[in-house]
Amino acid sequence: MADSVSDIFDALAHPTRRQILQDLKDGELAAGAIAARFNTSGPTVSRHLGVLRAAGLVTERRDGNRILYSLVGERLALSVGDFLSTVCPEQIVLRQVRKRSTPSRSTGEVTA
Amino acid sequence: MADSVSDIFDALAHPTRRQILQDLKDGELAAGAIAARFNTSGPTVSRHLGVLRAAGLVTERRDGNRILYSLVGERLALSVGDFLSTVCPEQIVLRQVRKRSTPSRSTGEVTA
DNA sequence: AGCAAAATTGCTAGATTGCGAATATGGCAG
DNA sequence: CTGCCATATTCGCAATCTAGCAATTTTGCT
Repeated sequence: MADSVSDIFDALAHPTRRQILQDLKDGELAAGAIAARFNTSGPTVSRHLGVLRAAGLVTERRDGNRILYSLVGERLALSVGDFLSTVCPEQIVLRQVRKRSTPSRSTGEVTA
Repeated sequence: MADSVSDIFDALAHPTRRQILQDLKDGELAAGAIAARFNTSGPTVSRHLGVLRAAGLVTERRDGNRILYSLVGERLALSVGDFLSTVCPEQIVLRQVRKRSTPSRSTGEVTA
């Protein structure tokens, strides 16, 4: 694994891959079910899933003949949120699991 | 401007462009000063700045002979934070952002 | 074996990145 | 005002990468 941050931002660069992550938000989905949501071919979606898996943003699980993919929201929030916190710390706040070090009780008003 | 979200994530896909955004965190910088921080050539950095400008992540301002770039942190936090809030709303929280309209979980953004 | 689901393997078209050379724009001596 | 340097952006080209599909292979079930 060269640079995990680059892998993650590279994975997020494609609209199809971002849509896949959004589709996985509500629960795991089979590769075929994911591919059926796009008009791209199966192998193309499979490669997108491979990119997401290499970035650690999704995990796979076999269920009989299918492979179910599920989102790894923690990794996404940690990496991207870390970048956002560095570049524009005034506008973003991470809520959970910043490793188990400082809980960082911020007093900012939560508008979302 | 085709799709602003795609432009932004596409701009964030390159390590040099992410580093430029981080360097602009503390204030505006001239194009030459930015280029001096990398071992890439001037024209290449200029193109990266063009990508960032097209995405609306930086603004330029002439100061005599130089062009000073500054970060548009609000746009970055709004777009990326919006995506994070959609995919993993449990782990991220946006602060003091005024979103113009809720994007409302759409199945759009399928176009390649 | 036979079938279905998913991944992998070539392969081509298009986009991105990088550099050097050439082209604007601004400032300043002579 | 002309010439000239400094700064920064375009232009042209080569190398690299990515996205897409068709065809093939692997995997698992019946």
